[in-house]
Amino acid sequence: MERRIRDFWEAEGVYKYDPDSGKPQFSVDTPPPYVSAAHLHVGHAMSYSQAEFLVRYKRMTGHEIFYPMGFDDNGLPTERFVEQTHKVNKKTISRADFRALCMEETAKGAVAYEEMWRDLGLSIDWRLRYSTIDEHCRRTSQLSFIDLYKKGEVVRSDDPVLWDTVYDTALAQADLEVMDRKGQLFDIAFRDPDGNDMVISTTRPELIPGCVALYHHPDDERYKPLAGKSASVPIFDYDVPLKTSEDVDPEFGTGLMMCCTFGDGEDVKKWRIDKLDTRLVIGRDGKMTALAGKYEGMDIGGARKAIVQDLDEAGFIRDQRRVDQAVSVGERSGQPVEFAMVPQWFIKVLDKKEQFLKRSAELNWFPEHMKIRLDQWIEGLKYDWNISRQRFYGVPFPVWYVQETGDVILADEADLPVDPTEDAPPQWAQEKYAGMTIVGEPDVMDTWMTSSVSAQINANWAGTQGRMGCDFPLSLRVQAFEIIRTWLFYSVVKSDLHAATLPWQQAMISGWGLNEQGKKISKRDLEKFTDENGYNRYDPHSVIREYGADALRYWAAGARLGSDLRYHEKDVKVGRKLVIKMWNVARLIEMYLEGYDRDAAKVPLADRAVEDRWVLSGLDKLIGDVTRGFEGYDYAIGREALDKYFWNTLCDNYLEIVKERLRKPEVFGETSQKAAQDTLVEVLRTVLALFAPYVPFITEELYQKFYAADEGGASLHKSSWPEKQGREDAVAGETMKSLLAVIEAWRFMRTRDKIPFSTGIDVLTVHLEGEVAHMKEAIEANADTLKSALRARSIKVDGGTGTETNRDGLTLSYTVVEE
RNA sequence: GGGCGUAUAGCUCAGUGGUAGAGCGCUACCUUGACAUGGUAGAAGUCCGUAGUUCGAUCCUACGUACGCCCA
Repeated sequence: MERRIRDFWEAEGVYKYDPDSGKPQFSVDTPPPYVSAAHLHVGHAMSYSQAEFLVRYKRMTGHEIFYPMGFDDNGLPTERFVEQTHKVNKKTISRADFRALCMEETAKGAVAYEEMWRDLGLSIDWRLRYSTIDEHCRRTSQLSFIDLYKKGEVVRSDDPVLWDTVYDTALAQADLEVMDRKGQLFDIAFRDPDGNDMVISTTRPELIPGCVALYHHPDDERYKPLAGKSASVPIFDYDVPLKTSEDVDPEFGTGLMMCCTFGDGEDVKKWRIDKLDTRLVIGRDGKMTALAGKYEGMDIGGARKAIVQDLDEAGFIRDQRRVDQAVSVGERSGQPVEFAMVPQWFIKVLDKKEQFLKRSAELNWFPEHMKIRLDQWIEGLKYDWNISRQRFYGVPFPVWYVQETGDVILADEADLPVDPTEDAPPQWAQEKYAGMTIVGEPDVMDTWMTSSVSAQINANWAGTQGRMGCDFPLSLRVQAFEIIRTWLFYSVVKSDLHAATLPWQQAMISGWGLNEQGKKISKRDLEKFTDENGYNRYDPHSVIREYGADALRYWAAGARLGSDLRYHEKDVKVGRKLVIKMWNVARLIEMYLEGYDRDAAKVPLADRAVEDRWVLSGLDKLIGDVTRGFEGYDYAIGREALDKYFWNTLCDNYLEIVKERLRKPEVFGETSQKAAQDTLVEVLRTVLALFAPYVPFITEELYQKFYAADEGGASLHKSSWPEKQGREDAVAGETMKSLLAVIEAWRFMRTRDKIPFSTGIDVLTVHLEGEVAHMKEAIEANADTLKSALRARSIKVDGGTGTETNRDGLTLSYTVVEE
């Protein structure tokens, strides 16, 4: 069924973006997932579904939808995937071959992804698809660089940069993660000029040969007498100055701090402020440099051990103890980062914290509390954004250097995209620097350089020929919370610098789908739990094959926006149950619609039975609830309200009550039958529309079956969102409360007395006294409702108490129809 | 150490300043002319703890505890 509906949508072009429709535009900046579809799990299906509920809602509320899909194909994850899959690394393979392999895996991944999203029923216009490595994105990305260069916001500098020794590349602050671990803290003695101990505490004794200064707090009386003096570095025997800094905590250890180039961001700061010496003792490869003397060539761990041993033997170690430490590691390599000094391109962000915070405040956050994550990230920024990566697969910098002069040559915008390692510089530059050596920049840009302009890519800011673009800024950004500091932050930076605006009006932040243990679903889960038939409960393809995309989507709608949701296969089964139930409800209605004339005038509301008015009243309220939910970017509210209405109000009660009316016009009258039919037709139509964003397949199927021909509408998903019809009816609600109490009492007794469903009641007497006396009028005035609901021939109301007592204080007595 | 979030039935989660909710699971019954991938009924909770505000707190406030995430 889903396959057929999917083909139908595609044949009809239901989700195609039409720039000329004249409708208000709703554009979505969706997260580009990266390569290798092998890691795809139901958590991904969840977050993409959640965004898509909104898209479908917006489409039905009359918006022209711009819903693209991107693929994040450049960057370290892709490279690493290729390195692992093909057992190569960038040192053993040529740049061109490596890029070719990346492109190949990228293409494979994209096919798998696209198939996945189509299966899931995402209403994407696939013509708007982009890949972050394609020509349009390279052009946009390079244009972004050139624009920022011209504005003076991107600069080349050889400041210390965060360095990943495993992947041999620079990193940005956002590429770091914190790893908590146990470390060894050593108290190590330096010597003042008089030969007295000056003890510092460090977890990194291997950096001692890189020590360039000792620091203490300016008010620390212990060290004031030593001001301006120097200290001697143990084993390495050279002198470093003694300096002061407000940042030193006098309470920590001895109040003396060693500053090396470079142990951490603090060292970098002091190095810059106090113009300290530079002694890089750890190389880009993670090995000790010549400055480390006899330790040269050792890896960090080995050098630490050797240096500690030598310090100990020479009597410089005063104490050592285990401590908890937080180490910055590369997000991809998981290894502690070091520092290196290599000329890199930086985007200046540190001087703009205030203006980014202002942008954060301008953005509409859903849920609201996600804003603080961005604010805190901005406040904690320590480095400008290094956008250079010493990798192969990425967007090249549109830049050449003149060796003789050091001049920077920028590509002409008309030539973009360029690859300076292959393409010649612009003609004017060749003429100007004739006879000199011009070298293309070999580094590639940080992958976020491209991802951060996804809004501009979608809006076709670069003006690529033949590409459709939406308005800028876009309406909505959708993403998970863990990339607020990267994707969201960098996007805000880019739009602020390029256009002095936000990239979108709203940001909707989703949570994660977790496994049963509440942990992130891992690749291991995907491998470990695959059975002999290839079925895996975490694999979206498996789940969709087994239960259908609607069922999986239904599960995804169970999490409040922004919260994580544990995945249990049984919850998908509940979704499957709903789909089947809808199918059966439709079948039932179809059955009772035999001979129904859709064009005939509807029975006026006032002439319909109380249950008709009640179910329509509930429908109006439901429309309000679901709509309110979506307006607040919360789909979970709507699903819950729909569930309740559909199962409880419609299936359990209304349908059960009206069956007899529909079946026996000779008893209840033809108007009564027609009224029930009118009501059912409308209720089903509205319920289908309200459920459409969540379970698009089954709702479309039923719409096509029952309504499409009549309405001349192509697709339910292009039809309009239901609006309240002013049918809310408190009186009917009150009356139905009484009637339902009788019905429930009867169900209770029927179960207790083991009366088969098929057995009708001859006479049912409701005994009313005390608190329930007020029900008399409701019951007498709506006897037909009860007759139909209970299959009773007659209903009587009596005072006193019957013999049969229900817990609600309502008492019934009855005689059954003898067969 | 700082911040954010979460804590409600066996499980996954809604919710409300006034008697506590759903689905799943469990128990019993029912093969009824939509549905056994079903239906009906039932059992099941110290709403994390303590103190405060209030006529009344699961909800508001403060403090604490546990867990998750982010940042040092």
